[in-house]
Amino acid sequence: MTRDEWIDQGLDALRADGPGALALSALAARAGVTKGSFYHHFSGQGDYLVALTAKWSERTSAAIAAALSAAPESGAPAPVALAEGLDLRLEAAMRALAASDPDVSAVVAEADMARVALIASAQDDPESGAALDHARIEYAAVIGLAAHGATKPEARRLAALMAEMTSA
Amino acid sequence: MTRDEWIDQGLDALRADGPGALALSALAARAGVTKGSFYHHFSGQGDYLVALTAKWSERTSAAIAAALSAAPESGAPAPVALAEGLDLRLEAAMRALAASDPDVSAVVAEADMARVALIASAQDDPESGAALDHARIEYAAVIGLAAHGATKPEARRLAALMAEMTSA
DNA sequence: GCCATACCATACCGATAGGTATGGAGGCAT
DNA sequence: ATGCCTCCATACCTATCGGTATGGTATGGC
Repeated sequence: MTRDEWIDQGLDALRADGPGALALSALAARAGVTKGSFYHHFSGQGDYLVALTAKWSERTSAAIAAALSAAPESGAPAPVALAEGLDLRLEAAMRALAASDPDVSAVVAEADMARVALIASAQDDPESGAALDHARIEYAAVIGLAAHGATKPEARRLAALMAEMTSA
Repeated sequence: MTRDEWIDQGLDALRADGPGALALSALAARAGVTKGSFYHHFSGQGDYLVALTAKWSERTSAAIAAALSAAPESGAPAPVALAEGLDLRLEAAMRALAASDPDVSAVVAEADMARVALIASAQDDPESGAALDHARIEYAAVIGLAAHGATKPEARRLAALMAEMTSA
Protein backbone atom coordinates (compact mmCIF):
# COMPACT_ATOMS: atom_id res chain seq x y z
CA MET A 1 0.00 0.00 0.00
CA THR A 2 1.42 3.29 -1.08
CA ARG A 3 0.08 6.70 -0.28
CA ASP A 4 -1.54 6.87 -3.70
CA GLU A 5 -3.22 3.53 -3.29
CA TRP A 6 -4.80 4.68 -0.06
CA ILE A 7 -6.15 7.71 -1.88
CA ASP A 8 -7.41 5.75 -4.87
CA GLN A 9 -9.19 3.23 -2.70
CA GLY A 10 -10.67 6.11 -0.75
CA LEU A 11 -12.03 7.67 -3.91
CA ASP A 12 -13.51 4.34 -4.94
CA ALA A 13 -15.10 3.88 -1.53
CA LEU A 14 -16.40 7.42 -1.56
CA ARG A 15 -17.98 6.98 -4.95
CA ALA A 16 -19.48 3.64 -4.07
CA ASP A 17 -20.72 4.14 -0.53
CA GLY A 18 -20.62 7.82 0.30
CA PRO A 19 -18.67 9.80 2.89
CA GLY A 20 -19.24 7.23 5.63
CA ALA A 21 -17.05 4.80 3.74
CA LEU A 22 -14.07 7.04 4.40
CA ALA A 23 -13.96 5.97 8.04
CA LEU A 24 -10.49 4.71 8.72
CA SER A 25 -11.66 1.34 9.97
CA ALA A 26 -13.82 0.83 6.89
CA LEU A 27 -11.02 1.84 4.57
CA ALA A 28 -8.53 -0.44 6.24
CA ALA A 29 -10.93 -3.37 6.20
CA ARG A 30 -11.66 -2.75 2.54
CA ALA A 31 -7.99 -2.77 1.70
CA GLY A 32 -7.20 -5.80 3.85
CA VAL A 33 -4.78 -3.79 5.90
CA THR A 34 -4.68 -2.16 9.33
CA LYS A 35 -4.45 1.37 10.59
CA GLY A 36 -0.73 0.96 11.02
CA SER A 37 -0.25 1.46 7.32
CA PHE A 38 -2.47 4.50 7.25
CA TYR A 39 -0.63 6.37 9.95
CA HIS A 40 2.63 5.52 8.29
CA HIS A 41 1.62 7.32 5.11
CA PHE A 42 -0.56 10.07 6.56
CA SER A 43 -0.28 12.22 9.62
CA GLY A 44 -3.98 11.94 10.28
CA GLN A 45 -7.45 12.26 8.87
CA GLY A 46 -7.03 15.90 7.94
CA ASP A 47 -3.92 15.14 5.94
CA TYR A 48 -5.66 12.28 4.19
CA LEU A 49 -8.77 14.19 3.24
CA VAL A 50 -6.80 17.09 1.86
CA ALA A 51 -4.64 14.77 -0.21
CA LEU A 52 -7.70 12.91 -1.43
CA THR A 53 -9.58 15.98 -2.50
CA ALA A 54 -6.47 17.43 -4.11
CA LYS A 55 -6.04 14.33 -6.24
CA TRP A 56 -9.70 14.39 -7.12
CA SER A 57 -9.42 18.01 -8.13
CA GLU A 58 -6.43 17.43 -10.39
CA ARG A 59 -7.89 14.39 -12.05
CA THR A 60 -11.31 15.79 -12.77
CA SER A 61 -9.99 19.10 -13.94
CA ALA A 62 -7.75 17.27 -16.37
CA ALA A 63 -10.67 15.14 -17.52
CA ILE A 64 -12.79 18.21 -18.09
CA ALA A 65 -10.04 19.95 -19.98
CA ALA A 66 -9.67 16.91 -22.18
CA ALA A 67 -13.39 16.58 -22.80
CA LEU A 68 -13.72 20.26 -23.63
CA SER A 69 -10.76 20.36 -25.94
CA ALA A 70 -12.07 17.33 -27.79
CA ALA A 71 -15.51 18.92 -28.06
CA PRO A 72 -14.99 21.11 -31.12
CA GLU A 73 -14.01 18.14 -33.25
CA SER A 74 -16.63 15.75 -31.94
CA GLY A 75 -19.26 18.46 -32.08
CA ALA A 76 -20.27 17.92 -28.48
CA PRO A 77 -21.32 21.13 -26.74
CA ALA A 78 -19.97 22.01 -23.31
CA PRO A 79 -22.76 20.54 -21.15
CA VAL A 80 -22.52 17.23 -22.95
CA ALA A 81 -18.77 17.19 -22.59
CA LEU A 82 -19.23 17.81 -18.88
CA ALA A 83 -21.77 15.04 -18.45
CA GLU A 84 -19.39 12.81 -20.30
CA GLY A 85 -16.18 13.75 -18.54
CA LEU A 86 -17.43 13.86 -14.98
CA ASP A 87 -17.97 10.97 -12.62
CA LEU A 88 -21.42 11.96 -11.48
CA ARG A 89 -21.59 9.73 -8.42
CA LEU A 90 -18.22 10.88 -7.26
CA GLU A 91 -19.16 14.50 -7.75
CA ALA A 92 -22.23 14.08 -5.58
CA ALA A 93 -20.32 12.20 -2.89
CA MET A 94 -17.63 14.86 -2.90
CA ARG A 95 -20.16 17.59 -2.17
CA ALA A 96 -21.52 15.54 0.69
CA LEU A 97 -18.04 15.15 2.08
CA ALA A 98 -17.42 18.86 1.74
CA ALA A 99 -20.52 19.58 3.79
CA SER A 100 -18.88 18.27 6.93
CA ASP A 101 -15.29 19.34 6.41
CA PRO A 102 -14.20 22.94 5.85
CA ASP A 103 -10.89 21.99 4.27
CA VAL A 104 -12.56 19.75 1.74
CA SER A 105 -15.13 22.41 1.11
CA ALA A 106 -12.41 24.91 0.29
CA VAL A 107 -10.79 22.58 -2.23
CA VAL A 108 -14.12 21.82 -3.87
CA ALA A 109 -14.97 25.49 -4.13
CA GLU A 110 -11.61 26.17 -5.71
CA ALA A 111 -12.05 23.31 -8.15
CA ASP A 112 -15.48 24.61 -9.08
CA MET A 113 -14.12 28.02 -9.91
CA ALA A 114 -11.32 26.54 -11.97
CA ARG A 115 -13.68 24.35 -13.92
CA VAL A 116 -16.09 27.15 -14.63
CA ALA A 117 -13.21 29.21 -15.93
CA LEU A 118 -12.21 26.29 -18.10
CA ILE A 119 -15.69 26.03 -19.55
CA ALA A 120 -15.89 29.75 -20.13
CA SER A 121 -12.60 29.74 -21.98
CA ALA A 122 -14.00 27.16 -24.37
CA GLN A 123 -16.97 29.38 -25.14
CA ASP A 124 -17.60 31.20 -28.39
CA ASP A 125 -16.75 34.58 -26.95
CA PRO A 126 -14.55 33.84 -23.94
CA GLU A 127 -13.82 37.48 -23.24
CA SER A 128 -17.34 38.63 -22.61
CA GLY A 129 -18.54 38.66 -19.04
CA ALA A 130 -21.57 36.66 -20.08
CA ALA A 131 -19.34 33.71 -20.90
CA LEU A 132 -18.55 33.17 -17.24
CA ASP A 133 -22.19 33.35 -16.26
CA HIS A 134 -23.08 31.02 -19.07
CA ALA A 135 -20.43 28.58 -17.91
CA ARG A 136 -21.64 28.73 -14.34
CA ILE A 137 -25.15 27.83 -15.39
CA GLU A 138 -24.07 24.93 -17.53
CA TYR A 139 -21.80 23.62 -14.83
CA ALA A 140 -24.45 24.03 -12.14
CA ALA A 141 -26.95 22.12 -14.22
CA VAL A 142 -24.65 19.14 -14.61
CA ILE A 143 -23.73 19.16 -10.92
CA GLY A 144 -27.41 19.41 -10.09
CA LEU A 145 -28.14 16.38 -12.22
CA ALA A 146 -25.43 14.55 -10.34
CA ALA A 147 -26.98 15.58 -7.03
CA HIS A 148 -30.08 13.63 -7.87
CA GLY A 149 -29.07 10.19 -8.95
CA ALA A 150 -29.07 10.97 -12.65
CA THR A 151 -27.46 8.21 -14.64
CA LYS A 152 -24.94 9.01 -17.31
CA PRO A 153 -27.24 8.46 -20.29
CA GLU A 154 -29.91 10.63 -18.71
CA ALA A 155 -27.43 13.35 -17.94
CA ARG A 156 -26.06 13.19 -21.46
CA ARG A 157 -29.49 13.43 -22.98
CA LEU A 158 -30.56 16.34 -20.80
CA ALA A 159 -27.25 18.08 -21.33
CA ALA A 160 -27.74 17.83 -25.08
CA LEU A 161 -31.22 19.21 -24.71
CA MET A 162 -29.92 22.06 -22.63
CA ALA A 163 -27.26 22.89 -25.18
CA GLU A 164 -29.91 22.91 -27.85
CA MET A 165 -32.12 25.23 -25.84
CA THR A 166 -29.47 27.74 -24.95
CA SER A 167 -27.94 27.95 -28.40
CA ALA A 168 -31.15 28.33 -30.34
CA MET B 1 -39.83 20.84 23.65
CA THR B 2 -42.39 19.25 21.40
CA ARG B 3 -41.72 16.86 18.59
CA ASP B 4 -42.05 19.69 16.10
CA GLU B 5 -39.60 21.85 17.96
CA TRP B 6 -37.02 19.10 17.84
CA ILE B 7 -37.52 18.90 14.09
CA ASP B 8 -37.38 22.64 13.55
CA GLN B 9 -34.22 23.00 15.55
CA GLY B 10 -32.77 20.10 13.61
CA LEU B 11 -33.52 21.84 10.33
CA ASP B 12 -31.92 25.01 11.61
CA ALA B 13 -28.85 23.13 12.76
CA LEU B 14 -28.66 21.25 9.48
CA ARG B 15 -28.83 24.44 7.47
CA ALA B 16 -26.31 26.22 9.66
CA ASP B 17 -23.70 23.55 10.33
CA GLY B 18 -24.32 20.63 8.01
CA PRO B 19 -25.20 17.01 8.69
CA GLY B 20 -22.80 16.69 11.59
CA ALA B 21 -24.93 19.09 13.58
CA LEU B 22 -27.67 16.48 13.65
CA ALA B 23 -25.77 14.39 16.18
CA LEU B 24 -28.04 13.84 19.09
CA SER B 25 -25.62 15.27 21.61
CA ALA B 26 -25.15 18.43 19.54
CA LEU B 27 -28.86 18.87 19.07
CA ALA B 28 -29.60 18.44 22.75
CA ALA B 29 -26.87 20.86 23.75
CA ARG B 30 -28.12 23.38 21.24
CA ALA B 31 -31.62 23.15 22.64
CA GLY B 32 -30.46 23.22 26.24
CA VAL B 33 -32.02 19.87 26.88
CA THR B 34 -30.87 16.29 27.31
CA LYS B 35 -31.38 13.10 25.39
CA GLY B 36 -34.19 12.16 27.73
CA SER B 37 -36.46 14.51 25.85
CA PHE B 38 -35.41 13.21 22.48
CA TYR B 39 -36.16 9.59 23.22
CA HIS B 40 -39.46 10.58 24.68
CA HIS B 41 -40.58 12.10 21.41
CA PHE B 42 -38.80 9.82 18.95
CA SER B 43 -38.15 6.11 18.87
CA GLY B 44 -34.63 6.66 17.61
CA GLN B 45 -32.46 8.33 15.03
CA GLY B 46 -34.20 6.70 12.10
CA ASP B 47 -37.57 7.92 13.26
CA TYR B 48 -36.21 11.41 13.72
CA LEU B 49 -34.52 11.68 10.36
CA VAL B 50 -37.57 10.44 8.52
CA ALA B 51 -39.78 12.92 10.33
CA LEU B 52 -37.31 15.70 9.66
CA THR B 53 -37.01 15.03 5.97
CA ALA B 54 -40.75 14.61 5.65
CA LYS B 55 -41.36 18.01 7.18
CA TRP B 56 -38.71 19.51 4.96
CA SER B 57 -40.32 17.93 1.93
CA GLU B 58 -43.77 19.27 2.76
CA ARG B 59 -42.56 22.75 3.53
CA THR B 60 -40.38 23.24 0.51
CA SER B 61 -42.86 21.73 -1.87
CA ALA B 62 -45.45 24.15 -0.56
CA ALA B 63 -43.01 27.02 -0.91
CA ILE B 64 -42.25 26.05 -4.48
CA ALA B 65 -45.89 25.71 -5.34
CA ALA B 66 -46.51 29.16 -3.94
CA ALA B 67 -43.57 30.71 -5.76
CA LEU B 68 -44.59 29.12 -9.05
CA SER B 69 -48.24 30.08 -8.77
CA ALA B 70 -47.24 33.66 -8.01
CA ALA B 71 -44.86 33.68 -10.96
CA PRO B 72 -47.29 34.48 -13.78
CA GLU B 73 -48.38 37.71 -12.09
CA SER B 74 -44.95 38.83 -10.97
CA GLY B 75 -43.47 37.88 -14.29
CA ALA B 76 -40.76 35.76 -12.71
CA PRO B 77 -39.86 32.73 -14.79
CA ALA B 78 -39.59 29.30 -13.20
CA PRO B 79 -35.84 29.28 -12.44
CA VAL B 80 -36.10 32.63 -10.69
CA ALA B 81 -39.08 31.48 -8.69
CA LEU B 82 -37.08 28.44 -7.65
CA ALA B 83 -34.05 30.43 -6.59
CA GLU B 84 -36.41 32.64 -4.65
CA GLY B 85 -38.50 29.97 -2.99
CA LEU B 86 -35.78 27.54 -2.01
CA ASP B 87 -33.50 27.70 0.99
CA LEU B 88 -30.27 27.05 -0.88
CA ARG B 89 -28.12 26.20 2.11
CA LEU B 90 -30.70 23.80 3.42
CA GLU B 91 -31.02 22.17 0.03
CA ALA B 92 -27.30 21.54 -0.13
CA ALA B 93 -27.18 20.23 3.44
CA MET B 94 -30.12 17.94 2.76
CA ARG B 95 -28.30 16.31 -0.16
CA ALA B 96 -25.30 15.77 2.05
CA LEU B 97 -27.48 14.13 4.65
CA ALA B 98 -29.08 11.95 2.01
CA ALA B 99 -25.67 10.73 0.94
CA SER B 100 -25.24 8.79 4.16
CA ASP B 101 -28.78 7.65 4.85
CA PRO B 102 -30.85 5.58 2.45
CA ASP B 103 -34.16 6.56 4.01
CA VAL B 104 -33.40 10.24 3.70
CA SER B 105 -32.18 9.66 0.19
CA ALA B 106 -35.49 8.08 -0.74
CA VAL B 107 -37.48 11.02 0.59
CA VAL B 108 -35.25 13.50 -1.19
CA ALA B 109 -35.56 11.62 -4.45
CA GLU B 110 -39.32 11.58 -4.09
CA ALA B 111 -39.39 15.29 -3.31
CA ASP B 112 -37.26 15.99 -6.36
CA MET B 113 -39.65 14.16 -8.63
CA ALA B 114 -42.63 15.95 -7.17
CA ARG B 115 -40.99 19.34 -7.57
CA VAL B 116 -39.98 18.71 -11.14
CA ALA B 117 -43.55 17.71 -11.90
CA LEU B 118 -44.71 20.90 -10.26
CA ILE B 119 -42.40 22.97 -12.40
CA ALA B 120 -43.41 21.14 -15.54
CA SER B 121 -47.08 21.73 -14.84
CA ALA B 122 -46.40 25.47 -14.70
CA GLN B 123 -44.78 25.35 -18.12
CA ASP B 124 -46.22 26.81 -21.29
CA ASP B 125 -47.09 23.45 -22.74
CA PRO B 126 -47.31 21.12 -19.72
CA GLU B 127 -48.49 18.16 -21.74
CA SER B 128 -45.52 17.83 -24.01
CA GLY B 129 -42.82 15.44 -22.99
CA ALA B 130 -40.28 18.18 -23.39
CA ALA B 131 -41.82 20.09 -20.48
CA LEU B 132 -40.62 17.49 -18.01
CA ASP B 133 -37.12 17.54 -19.44
CA HIS B 134 -37.12 21.30 -19.43
CA ALA B 135 -38.22 21.32 -15.80
CA ARG B 136 -35.54 18.85 -14.82
CA ILE B 137 -32.87 21.02 -16.33
CA GLU B 138 -34.10 24.18 -14.64
CA TYR B 139 -34.40 22.41 -11.33
CA ALA B 140 -30.99 20.79 -11.64
CA ALA B 141 -29.40 24.13 -12.39
CA VAL B 142 -30.79 25.73 -9.25
CA ILE B 143 -29.83 22.74 -7.10
CA GLY B 144 -26.40 22.85 -8.65
CA LEU B 145 -26.04 26.50 -7.75
CA ALA B 146 -26.99 25.57 -4.21
CA ALA B 147 -24.34 22.86 -4.19
CA HIS B 148 -21.65 25.46 -4.61
CA GLY B 149 -22.20 28.15 -2.06
CA ALA B 150 -24.14 30.43 -4.37
CA THR B 151 -25.78 33.22 -2.46
CA LYS B 152 -29.37 34.10 -3.11
CA PRO B 153 -28.71 37.22 -5.18
CA GLU B 154 -26.23 35.33 -7.33
CA ALA B 155 -28.62 32.48 -7.81
CA ARG B 156 -31.43 34.87 -8.68
CA ARG B 157 -29.32 36.68 -11.21
CA LEU B 158 -28.09 33.51 -12.88
CA ALA B 159 -31.56 32.03 -12.84
CA ALA B 160 -32.86 35.09 -14.64
CA LEU B 161 -30.09 34.80 -17.17
CA MET B 162 -30.89 31.16 -17.67
CA ALA B 163 -34.56 31.91 -18.23
CA GLU B 164 -33.57 34.51 -20.76
CA MET B 165 -31.32 32.09 -22.59
CA THR B 166 -33.74 29.24 -22.78
CA SER B 167 -36.74 31.27 -23.82
CA ALA B 168 -35.07 33.31 -26.54
C1' DG C 1 -55.84 14.83 48.03
C1' DC C 2 -54.73 11.13 44.67
C1' DC C 3 -53.20 9.17 40.74
C1' DA C 4 -51.89 8.83 35.99
C1' DT C 5 -49.55 10.59 32.42
C1' DA C 6 -46.43 13.79 29.92
C1' DC C 7 -42.01 15.38 30.01
C1' DC C 8 -37.20 15.27 30.86
C1' DA C 9 -32.62 14.78 33.74
C1' DT C 10 -29.18 11.44 35.17
C1' DA C 11 -26.55 7.65 34.79
C1' DC C 12 -24.99 3.95 32.52
C1' DC C 13 -23.74 0.59 28.52
C1' DG C 14 -21.68 -1.20 24.16
C1' DA C 15 -19.81 -0.09 19.85
C1' DT C 16 -16.88 2.45 17.16
C1' DA C 17 -14.26 6.40 15.92
C1' DG C 18 -9.52 8.67 15.63
C1' DG C 19 -5.08 8.41 17.39
C1' DT C 20 -0.50 6.70 19.62
C1' DA C 21 3.17 3.60 21.04
C1' DT C 22 5.60 -0.20 20.07
C1' DG C 23 7.63 -3.96 17.92
C1' DG C 24 8.32 -7.22 14.19
C1' DA C 25 9.36 -8.58 9.16
C1' DG C 26 11.71 -7.59 4.95
C1' DG C 27 14.95 -5.22 1.70
C1' DC C 28 19.36 -2.81 0.88
C1' DA C 29 23.72 -0.96 1.77
C1' DT C 30 28.15 -1.36 3.88
C1' DA D 1 26.41 -10.51 9.05
C1' DT D 2 25.12 -6.06 10.83
C1' DG D 3 22.65 -2.12 10.88
C1' DC D 4 19.28 0.81 9.05
C1' DC D 5 15.07 2.12 7.01
C1' DT D 6 10.52 1.19 5.05
C1' DC D 7 6.23 -0.70 5.86
C1' DC D 8 2.68 -2.44 8.66
C1' DA D 9 0.39 -5.44 12.53
C1' DT D 10 -0.95 -5.42 17.30
C1' DA D 11 -2.46 -3.52 21.30
C1' DC D 12 -4.14 0.04 23.79
C1' DC D 13 -6.12 4.71 25.09
C1' DT D 14 -9.78 8.17 25.02
C1' DA D 15 -13.75 10.52 23.28
C1' DT D 16 -18.11 10.25 21.52
C1' DC D 17 -22.00 8.28 19.53
C1' DG D 18 -26.63 5.97 19.72
C1' DG D 19 -29.39 3.80 22.88
C1' DT D 20 -31.65 2.12 27.39
C1' DA D 21 -33.18 2.08 32.08
C1' DT D 22 -34.67 4.56 35.66
C1' DG D 23 -36.19 8.10 38.54
C1' DG D 24 -37.94 12.68 39.36
C1' DT D 25 -41.15 16.76 38.58
C1' DA D 26 -45.07 18.88 36.86
C1' DT D 27 -49.74 19.01 35.35
C1' DG D 28 -54.49 17.82 34.65
C1' DG D 29 -58.63 14.79 35.71
C1' DC D 30 -61.43 12.84 39.11
